[in-house]
Amino acid sequence: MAQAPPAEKRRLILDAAIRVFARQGFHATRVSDIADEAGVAYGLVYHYFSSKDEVLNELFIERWSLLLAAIEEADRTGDDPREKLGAVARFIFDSYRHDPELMKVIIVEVTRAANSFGKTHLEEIRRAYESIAKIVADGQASGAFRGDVAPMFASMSFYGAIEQLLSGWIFGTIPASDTDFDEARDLLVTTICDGLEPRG
Amino acid sequence: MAQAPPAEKRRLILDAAIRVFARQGFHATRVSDIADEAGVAYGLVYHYFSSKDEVLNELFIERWSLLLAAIEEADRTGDDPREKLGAVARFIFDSYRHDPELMKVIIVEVTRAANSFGKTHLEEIRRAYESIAKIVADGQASGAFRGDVAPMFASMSFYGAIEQLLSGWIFGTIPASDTDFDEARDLLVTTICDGLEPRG
DNA sequence: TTGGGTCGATTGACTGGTCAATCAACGAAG
DNA sequence: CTTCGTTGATTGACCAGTCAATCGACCCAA
Repeated sequence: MAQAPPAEKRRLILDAAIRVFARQGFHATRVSDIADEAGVAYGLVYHYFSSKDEVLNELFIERWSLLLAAIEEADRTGDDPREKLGAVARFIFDSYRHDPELMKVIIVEVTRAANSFGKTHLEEIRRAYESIAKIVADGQASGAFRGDVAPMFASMSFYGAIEQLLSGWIFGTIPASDTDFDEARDLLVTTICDGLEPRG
Repeated sequence: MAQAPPAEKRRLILDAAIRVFARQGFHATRVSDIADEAGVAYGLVYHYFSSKDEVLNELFIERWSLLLAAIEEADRTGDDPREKLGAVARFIFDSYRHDPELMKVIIVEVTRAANSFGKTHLEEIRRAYESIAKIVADGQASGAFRGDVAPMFASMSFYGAIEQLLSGWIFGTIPASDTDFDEARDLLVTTICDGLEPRG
């Protein structure tokens, strides 16, 4: 077997894990499934990762840090809160479009698995909610949003709605088509933001 | 040992399972944990249920059928869609207030566990989304809601937002107090419905 | 009234299979 | 000949589900 640079094998394993986790779910996949999918010996997984959990950890952290960065970027560069929230939604929807399997794993096995895996990452997850809440709070301060909705509620409703829609596509509850896709995102952002506007 | 009517022991086991599932999560609880919590022998669990899965099944179906009934009741007796959606939200929030442990189990182990347990109940879960979507569609037909939002999107956003808020309380992401509670529900319904109103 | 027979409820030790993690050995490269 | 990536058989723990045995309520016949 060619002795590829270590980093490549590691990546190979991570990418294989994405596919297998997405297909079977974390609990139902054996470490040997990951190794087989990567075309690598069982033991090698343990050479690069200390446990099966750590593989998922790595995948989550890798992706979630991008989301956190994207939210802060949106906050920094956007003009009004509506535009900022739109950018956040766009990043999440695009993440799904770009790598649906990875997003499925993140959402199903971490973000929504608050009792098992999510527990470990509650802090990072909360950080995302809080960054979004900050966008809402600023919008309230500037008068763009009404002030009687707690920013954290608005944030979690916003994120929860997005995740629910993605879940709908992931599990076929909503039929998927590209047109639906961007349209749905715009409608979601529009609806929520309209709802957050000051009452006339 | 007093020979209580069979139904009571069965109930005892179900109630114990709620507590243990809520505390440790479904995967992490052994059948012996349920039996211990119920103060009953290991084997008795298998006398009343064919498997550990069936215990969770029973809990889910028991509760979800109430939700389905409540949504249809809200649709039948409500005047305008805003009131109907308010009634749906009230039922869900009240379910949580009345039995937080059961709701935690339903949400965490079934509704959001779309890869493991939710898979079995996808159909029942979807039925709830569709009933809510019908309320939205009727609202659009009557002119109370704007027509450019697909009812199913609105429904899933609405439900996703509610579930995310409940998850926030369940896992302490949002600090809980009774005042917050009813207020949050009203704000959620108001915000979403305002967002769904026709643009002026 | 008593003895014994039936049947469902109840018990918990045990089994079989699964799988995460270990580890001793191999081989390529320098 | 040392280092380190790589291999895969083996181990040890864990746990769902089984099953043979016991218990207690109730009935009926002597």
